[in-house]
Amino acid sequence: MGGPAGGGRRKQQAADTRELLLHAARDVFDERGYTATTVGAITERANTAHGTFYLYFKNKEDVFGQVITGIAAELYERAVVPTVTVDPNRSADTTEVAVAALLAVYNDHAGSWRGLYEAALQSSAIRQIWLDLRHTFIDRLVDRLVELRAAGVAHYLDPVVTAFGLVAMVEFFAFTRAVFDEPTETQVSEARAVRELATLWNRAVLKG
Amino acid sequence: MGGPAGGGRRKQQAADTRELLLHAARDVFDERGYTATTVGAITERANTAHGTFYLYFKNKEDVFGQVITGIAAELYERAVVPTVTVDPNRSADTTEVAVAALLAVYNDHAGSWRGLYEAALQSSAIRQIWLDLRHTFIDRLVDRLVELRAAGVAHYLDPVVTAFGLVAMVEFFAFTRAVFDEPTETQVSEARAVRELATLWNRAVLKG
Amino acid sequence: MGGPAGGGRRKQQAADTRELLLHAARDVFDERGYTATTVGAITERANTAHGTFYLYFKNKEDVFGQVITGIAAELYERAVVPTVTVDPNRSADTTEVAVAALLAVYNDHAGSWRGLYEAALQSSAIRQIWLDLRHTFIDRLVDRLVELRAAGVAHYLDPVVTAFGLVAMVEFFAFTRAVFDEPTETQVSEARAVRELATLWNRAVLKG
Amino acid sequence: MGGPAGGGRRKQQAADTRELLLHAARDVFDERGYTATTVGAITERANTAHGTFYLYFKNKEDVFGQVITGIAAELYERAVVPTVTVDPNRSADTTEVAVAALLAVYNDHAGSWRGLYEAALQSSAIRQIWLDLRHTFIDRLVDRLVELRAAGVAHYLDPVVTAFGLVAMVEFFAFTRAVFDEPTETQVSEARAVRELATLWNRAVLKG
DNA sequence: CATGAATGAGCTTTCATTCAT
DNA sequence: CATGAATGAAAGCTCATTCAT
Repeated sequence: MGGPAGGGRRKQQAADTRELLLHAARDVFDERGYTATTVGAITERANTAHGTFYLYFKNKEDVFGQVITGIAAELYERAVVPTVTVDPNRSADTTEVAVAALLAVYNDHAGSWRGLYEAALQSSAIRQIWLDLRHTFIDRLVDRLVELRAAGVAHYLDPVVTAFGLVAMVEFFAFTRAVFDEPTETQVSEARAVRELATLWNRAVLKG
Repeated sequence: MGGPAGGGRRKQQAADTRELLLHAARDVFDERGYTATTVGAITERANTAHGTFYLYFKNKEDVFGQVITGIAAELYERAVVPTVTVDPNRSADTTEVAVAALLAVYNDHAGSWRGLYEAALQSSAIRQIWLDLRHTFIDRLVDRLVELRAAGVAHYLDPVVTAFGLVAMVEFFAFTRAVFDEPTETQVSEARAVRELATLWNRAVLKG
Repeated sequence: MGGPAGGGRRKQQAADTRELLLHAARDVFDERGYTATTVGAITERANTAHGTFYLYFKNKEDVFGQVITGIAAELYERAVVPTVTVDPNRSADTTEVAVAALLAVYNDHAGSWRGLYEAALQSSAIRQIWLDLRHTFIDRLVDRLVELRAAGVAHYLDPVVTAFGLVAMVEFFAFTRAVFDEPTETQVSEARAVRELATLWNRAVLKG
Repeated sequence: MGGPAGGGRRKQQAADTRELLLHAARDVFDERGYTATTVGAITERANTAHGTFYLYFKNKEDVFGQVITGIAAELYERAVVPTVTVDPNRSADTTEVAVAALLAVYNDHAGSWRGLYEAALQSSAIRQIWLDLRHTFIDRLVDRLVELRAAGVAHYLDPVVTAFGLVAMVEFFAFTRAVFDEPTETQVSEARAVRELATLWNRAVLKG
C-alpha cells in the first residue's frame, strides 16, 4: 500500500525516529535513573514532539524495557558467549575472564544498571526482564558447574544455589562499585579485585 | 502554662507525635516502598494533619533516613553482635549462624529493604546511610578474616574485597529472595540455602 | 484537635470554597455543557488554584452529579410538591399547573439540563442520577393515576407506561424548546403550549 | 493514466474510499457514541490511513452529519411512508402501526441515536440536522391531524403542538428504553407498551 | 489519491510544601 | 504545637490536524 519507494523511506524514517528516541531514553535513564526520568526529558533530548514518544512506546516502563533488553543482548555477547567453550582444566583462568567481563559491562552501563534496579523495584514487568536476564547467566553457570562436577574437579553443592551465590557476589560487587559510584568502598584496583573475586569463586567451587 | 512543667509536657507531646509519625512512616514504606510512599499517606496513617509532618521532618528523604537508621540498629543487634566472640576453631559453624541471622533479618523487614534500595538509588544521602550500614558488617567481617588469617586457618586474600564479596553474596541472595519475592528462583529450602551458602563461604576462605 | 474557634472558621472556609467551586461549576456547565467543560475552566471561574478542585471533588463527573442533585432538589420543591394534595375533581386544572411548573423549571436551568443529557449519555453514574430524578416524577404521577382510577374518573391503562409517556411528552417538549433553544419549533406561546399539552394529557387519561 | 477512463476509475476509487469511511464511522459511532469516537478509531476500522479521513470529511462533526443523514433516509422509508395513505376511519389502528415502526427503527439503531443526541447537544450543525429530521415526522403528523380534523374525527387542538407532544412521547419512550438500555424502567413488554402508547395517543386526539 | 509520521495544544491528576489560624 | 486549606508545578497521555512523500 502506498508507493513502494515512499513506503520504504517512510518506514526508514519511522525506524530512525524510534531509534532516536531509544537512544535519547538510554542517555536520560543513564543520567537520571529510572524514577527521575520523564517522558518529557526523553523527547526533549531527542528533539521530538512530546506526542511522538507515544507513537513508539506505551510509556516509560515500556521504553525502559526496550532499552534494557538492548543492553542485555550486548551483555550476553560480551560476558556469556566467551565462557561457553572452555576446557575444564583451564577452569580457574576462565573464571577470571568471566568476572572481568561482567565488571566491564557493568562499568560501561553503570547508569542503566542503576535504572534497572530502580525500575525492577517498581515495576513487575521490568522485574521479570531482569530475572530473565539473570537466568541467562545463572543457567550458563549451572551448566558449567555440572560439567565441572562431572569432570571430577568441582565439589558437590546444589548448582543453582552455588551459581546464584557466585553471580550475586560479582553482581553486587559491581553494583556498589559502578552503580553507587563508590570506588573508595574497596580501595583496591579493579584488576586486583577481579583476581581476588575469581580466587574466592574458584576456591569455593573447585577441588584442591 | 509556660511553667517548666508545661514545657516538659509539651516536649513530651512533641516527642510522641514524632514517634507516631516515624512509626507510621515505617509501616507505609514497608507496604509501598520508597517511591510510592507520599507524605500524605504517612500523615494519614498517623492520624495527623498533613502539615504536622513538616514540623519534624524536612521531607520524605529525611524520614526515610531516620526510619532506616532505626531498623539498622535492630539489625546490628541481631546479626552482628552474635558473631563477635567466636572461637577461630569453630569458625565454620559461626558462618552458618551469621548467614542465617542475616537472612532472618532480611525476611523480617523485606518491605523496608526494598525501600532502602529504592531510596539509595535515588538519594545520595540515603545511599550514604546504606553504605555506612554495610560497613558495620563488612568491618566486622574484615576483623574476623584478619583474626582467622592470624590464627593460620584462613587463606590470604585482601580482607576488604573478600568481606565485601561474601556479604554481597548473602545480601543479594536475600534481596532477590525476600525483596523480589521470587522463591522459585532457587527451589531449595531456606535452611538448605543457608547451609550451602555457608559452605561456599567457608571453602572460599578457610584452609583445608 | 485544633482550637475550637480556629477549627470552626476553618470548616467554614472550606465549606465556602466548596460552594464557590460548586457555583462556578454550575455556571460553566450552564454555559458550555458537560463535554466542553474542563476542570480548568471551573477553577478559573472560581478564582481558585487548579489543585483546589480536587480537594472537594473527585473529577468532573463528581461535581456534575452534585450540581445536578442540587438542581433536582429545587425542581422537586417547585414541581412535585405542589401537585401532591389535589382533589380528583379538580384534576384537569392540576395537570396544567404541573405542566407549567415543569416547563418553568426547565426554562430556568436550560443549560444544566443540556448538560444533564450530555452527561447521562456518557456516564452511567450520571445516568443513574437522572433516572432516579425521573422516578420522583413518574412515581408521583403513577400514584395520582391510581387515585384517579380508584375515583372512577380515569381510564384503565398501565399506570407506569402512562406516567412515563406523559412525563416524556412534557420533558421532551421542554427539552427541544428550552435546551435546544428552538422556540421557532412550535410557533405558539408558552402559555398556549402549556394549555394544549395539559389538554392532550387530560383527554388521554380522564374519562368523558 | 490521465485519460477519461483513468479519471473515471479514480473517481470510483474515491467514492469507494469515502463509502468505506462512512460505513466505518457509522459502526464506530454506533458502538461508542459521538463523544468517545475518534477519527483514529474510524480510520482504523476502515483500514485506511489516518490522513485519508481528511480528504473526504472536514472533521468528526462532518462525518457524523453524513452518517445520520443516511440513517434518517432509511428511517423515513420505514416509519413515515407506511402511514401516508390511510383511511381516516382506520386511524386508531394506524397509530399503533406508526408507534411500532418508530420503536422498531429506534431499536435497530440505538447506538446511533445515542450518538445523535450527544452530537446534537454539542454541535449546532448536528442539532439542525436533527431538528430537520424531526420535522419530517412532525409535518407528516400535522398533515394527518389536519385531515382527521377535517374528517370530523379529531378534537381541535393546535396541530403542531399536538404533533410535537405525540412524537415526543414516543421518541422519549424509545430513547430511555433503547438508548439508555433501561428496560426495567417500564416492566411491560414492548408489544404492550406499543398498545398503551397508541391508546394514549388515540384518546388524546380522537373523538369518542 | 493515499499515506502515516509528526506535531503540539490541551486536559487530567497528584503531591510536596507553605502558611494563616 | 497542631491544623488542614490552598497552592501550583509537574507529568502523563490523547487526538485532531497537517504535510512531505
